[in-house]
Amino acid sequence: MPPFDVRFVRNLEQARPRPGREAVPCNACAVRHLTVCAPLNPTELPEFSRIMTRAVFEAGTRIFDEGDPADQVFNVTSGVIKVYKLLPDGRRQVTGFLIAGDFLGLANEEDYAYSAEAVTAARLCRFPRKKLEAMLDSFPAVERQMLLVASHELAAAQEQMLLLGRKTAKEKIASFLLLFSVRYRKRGLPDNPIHLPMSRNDIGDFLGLTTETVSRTFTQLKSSQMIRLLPGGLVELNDVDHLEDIAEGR
Amino acid sequence: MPPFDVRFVRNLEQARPRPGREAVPCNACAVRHLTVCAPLNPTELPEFSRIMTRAVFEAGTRIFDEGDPADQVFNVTSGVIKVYKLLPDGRRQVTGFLIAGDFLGLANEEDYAYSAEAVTAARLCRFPRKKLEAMLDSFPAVERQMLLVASHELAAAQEQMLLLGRKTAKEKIASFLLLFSVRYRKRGLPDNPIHLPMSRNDIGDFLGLTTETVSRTFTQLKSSQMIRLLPGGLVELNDVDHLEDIAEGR
DNA sequence: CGCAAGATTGACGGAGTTCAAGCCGAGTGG
DNA sequence: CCACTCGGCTTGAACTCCGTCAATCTTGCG
Repeated sequence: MPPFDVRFVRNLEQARPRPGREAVPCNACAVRHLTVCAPLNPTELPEFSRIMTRAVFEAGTRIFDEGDPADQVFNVTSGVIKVYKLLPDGRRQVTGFLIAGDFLGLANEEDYAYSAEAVTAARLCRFPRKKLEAMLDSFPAVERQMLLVASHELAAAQEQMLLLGRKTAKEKIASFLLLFSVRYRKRGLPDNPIHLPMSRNDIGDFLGLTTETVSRTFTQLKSSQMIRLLPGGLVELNDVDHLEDIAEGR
Repeated sequence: MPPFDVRFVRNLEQARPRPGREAVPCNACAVRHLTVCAPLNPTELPEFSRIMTRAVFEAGTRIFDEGDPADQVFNVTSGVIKVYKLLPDGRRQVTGFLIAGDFLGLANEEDYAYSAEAVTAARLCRFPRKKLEAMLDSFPAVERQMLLVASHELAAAQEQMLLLGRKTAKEKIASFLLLFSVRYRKRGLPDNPIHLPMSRNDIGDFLGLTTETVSRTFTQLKSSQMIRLLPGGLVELNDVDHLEDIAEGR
């Protein structure tokens, strides 16, 4: 088995260096402190990363589908991934957008309960689930970290339920913009203007709205000078305080 | 400090036997296999349960509020608890109803990110968070179990996002009825007719609907012979297959 | 340049909310 | 034992926000 999945490699150069042959790539990982690998020290990293391979997915490619056997878990190291669930008639709920540092593939059942697809070209560290689980016995700190990560995700999920169940379209969009600004800032990425590479349709499926409503609401926020839409999927937040008031329904 | 919280004890008899003095109550716990205590063997149970106290909450009493220091975690052993978040103007999202076997209080921050209130009289096992965390080093299997529980909650949260963002009122109510039927069955409780002790308002706040819409939709399902509303908050499901079709939008 | 996919805008309709009025049932006190 | 009351539930009528359908505009790309 090759050290990374060539089926999806857009640019092979991006995927070097090869783990287990050259230097451990984790040493240079800019987001390690955010991931489940955070508690590993320099001596532990090589052993831990031996079971890891790296994969690159082109924009628009599926990483896995709901119902697939859940035998891989991932760390996102660059790019944007969307995670979603479908109803039989095609209605879709995007349950999250993952960016560098996020964990993908947490599952307790045999199969994934959701699908994952690359929104932009993305790089991921991939772990065979069985091997990772076996390794957790030797690295209890990683297990602790996974629990922490899961708790964070759970808190985010509850916040999203509040948004989906009780916020208006305008409040949803304002919350969405601030969510991304904060997440980017935590990772040292530009937090204003923010880069939103996903489509209006994806945003709608995340917020429980239609494409049209997302578009109209962006226009509305633009008209009231709250934001500016720049080319390349960039959105400038002109009045963060006011956006926060809107997001909280104040 | 007394072995259980007398402030909320409705009937002191219910709270016996006292942990650490008399027999370990966990031995008789009917839902232990569902809780974080599941992996503990009979010799470990007494040590583990030494840090535990039991509390009884009357219907309608607050267990903790969003923003309170999160220094306790709980296992629900009987009754129904609702967990919710509020917007400044009072809009509410119930993020979950907890029943026997459910875990309450998972938090990574200093403070709870949500409030919890007893819907019916409820009994809980309470653990000081710091002591529990300290104990996890000696009981790695419990930590593993907590991760499992958190994963389950996360999967449920994603399912709920799909419901909130993309389902119609009728689909939401059908999903809600089936959710409770399945959860009751897993615990060996009657799964049809099901007992729904929470108010229409609580159900609405869980499903992202108003009281009126919940009521109207119940009436509608009743008219089409899908359910029967019995006294005492009981709901009889007359055609589970059809309800499942409705719940999935088929 | 020309095309296709996505984004925006408009007009209209409908599912669900809001506001308001009755209804029911459990607890209470005369 | 029964009228009274109060909170929650149900029903009705009007409204509104957002979805639907459709046309146009923009943008990235071969």
